[in-house]
Amino acid sequence: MNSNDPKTEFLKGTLDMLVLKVVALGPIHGYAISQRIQQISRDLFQIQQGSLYPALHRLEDRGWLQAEWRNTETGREAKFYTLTRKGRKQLEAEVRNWEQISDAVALILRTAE
Amino acid sequence: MNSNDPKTEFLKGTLDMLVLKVVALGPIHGYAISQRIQQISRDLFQIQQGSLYPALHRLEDRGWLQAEWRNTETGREAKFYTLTRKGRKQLEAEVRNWEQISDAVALILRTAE
DNA sequence: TTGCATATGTCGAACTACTAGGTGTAATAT
DNA sequence: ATATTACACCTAGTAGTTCGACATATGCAA
Repeated sequence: MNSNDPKTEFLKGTLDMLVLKVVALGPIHGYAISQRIQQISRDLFQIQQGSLYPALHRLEDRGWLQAEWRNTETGREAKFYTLTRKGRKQLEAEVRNWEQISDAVALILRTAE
Repeated sequence: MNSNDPKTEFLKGTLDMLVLKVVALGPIHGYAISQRIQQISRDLFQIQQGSLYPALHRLEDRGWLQAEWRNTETGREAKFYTLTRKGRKQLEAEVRNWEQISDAVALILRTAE
């Protein structure tokens, strides 16, 4: 997320959910996570490395992700992340939350008077 | 927004937009803004005073809100805020942003594989 | 051999929201 | 009469997140 880009001002707090969601699609390494998020979001979200890696360590510390060094298809070493059971529950909770929140925001934005 | 409440984890960055939106409905003082947000959001958002007043000063410093001391209906002194022209533009920009962001988040959350 | 894409990481700065405290007035309950 | 609650404003310090900038190292293509 590029701070020069006003489009990312709202992302605070959603990064963890997005990362958990992408990891939930299957084991994946950090660098690929940011590419995947960028791709799916049609270039709207560009996760900076200074945000990504701290986030991954945070999620691992909380027991939501599990890391393992493996080789990529191109023969490089990379840290592959998988979702733990706790991580899956956390993701579900965050998604429910997001939906409530975005509904409530929509309510306020639609208020006319 | 109560930090103990996981429901508010996503709110970072949206407070300013919500405040601008509520002020856009008509001149209103700070205390009433938080009540209004709580009411419209059906108690989901509860803005703490330690978040509200710094936010109002921030928005005023940026020229998006204008403050004026007036009396409330009950005869008390209160600081009424109105949206400036800059503030209206800012609100429009933030709403467009929010919509893009929430669409992109929805895209990612709906990704199955 | 120079540079780019891949891949991981840290550090310090900036910003935001919260808790916890504070002031003072008016209305209501005891 | 007095205590408490609701109204209405405010700040200081703290914790957490994200960012830009930087650092490292490998593989591949021009």
